[in-house]
Amino acid sequence: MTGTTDPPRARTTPTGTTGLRIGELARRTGVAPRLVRYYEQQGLLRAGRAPNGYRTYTDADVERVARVASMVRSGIPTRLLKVILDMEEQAAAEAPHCPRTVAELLAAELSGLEDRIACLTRSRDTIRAVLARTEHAALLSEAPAR
Amino acid sequence: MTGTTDPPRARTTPTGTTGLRIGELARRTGVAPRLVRYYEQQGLLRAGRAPNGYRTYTDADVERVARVASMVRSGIPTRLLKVILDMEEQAAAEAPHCPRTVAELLAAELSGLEDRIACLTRSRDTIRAVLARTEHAALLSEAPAR
DNA sequence: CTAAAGTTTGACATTGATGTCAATGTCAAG
DNA sequence: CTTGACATTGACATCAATGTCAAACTTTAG
Repeated sequence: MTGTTDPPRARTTPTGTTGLRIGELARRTGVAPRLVRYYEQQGLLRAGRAPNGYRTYTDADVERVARVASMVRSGIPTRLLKVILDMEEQAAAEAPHCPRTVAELLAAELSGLEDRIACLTRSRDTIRAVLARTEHAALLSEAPAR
Repeated sequence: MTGTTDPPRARTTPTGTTGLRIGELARRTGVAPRLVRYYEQQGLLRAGRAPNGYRTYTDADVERVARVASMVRSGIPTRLLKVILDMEEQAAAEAPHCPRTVAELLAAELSGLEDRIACLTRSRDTIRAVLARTEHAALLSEAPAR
């Protein structure tokens, strides 16, 4: 394993856009390439394509991927996730066009979200408390006390 | 569907304990009986047994079941979940005995929890904002503005 | 006693999220 | 050109969470 060939270099386009490829994206987000493709297949992401067929990503995509991964891990079903992300884009644009059915679906999920947040928060506090009480308080270095 | 037979009645024991059976529990928590058994099998729950073999639950179990279900839906892996619940009990008792390895595992999960909470919160806000902006603001009746 | 509803255990199917493998193409270094 | 790292697509495997079904027992209504 003597690293002879340098890891792939992000190719800086003349416009200054840093076109990442999937490997770089994976490294930056901690999300396996396999999953990135999966999320794209599920309609949660879109990726540009280099002339050779490679997927290309922007810095903005890095954030999006991280967010998608985090939400998936939080148990948000991919369908809902897609709707949410689409909404954020539309909201950023301007036209809050939102059919009744979708609105109801969202309203229903809203309380579910509240529950999850509450549960996670409680669990977080539990973990913090336990770590703080044991001799492993040092491990609390990260995650500021809020 | 002419309901002739009454739904099972919780049998009040001489001690005043309300011994629920799995069906009642399911109705109160919204968690399918199948899942309650599953969670028990996974070591996330314990249930008393009536002389006839039926599982019996206390009011405290109702809360616990609801919490377990919510956390599972939030993407907490069952192994971690078990650890957390056990910790809460021990913490309630007194002896915060916590081997190093477990502590590290928890510390690692802690930041993950922070992330999830942040993501969910953001999503919640997004949904609220969208609902509020559309004509479906009425659906916001539940979920207080915090 | 009988029927209906509830419960038990256990087996099997499914769905979603991921891991893994395979065959092939691209690209940069030597 | 050859090699090695990375990418692509697609098939297959795995794991957790749930749904579904079946056979047998319990309880309660009539």
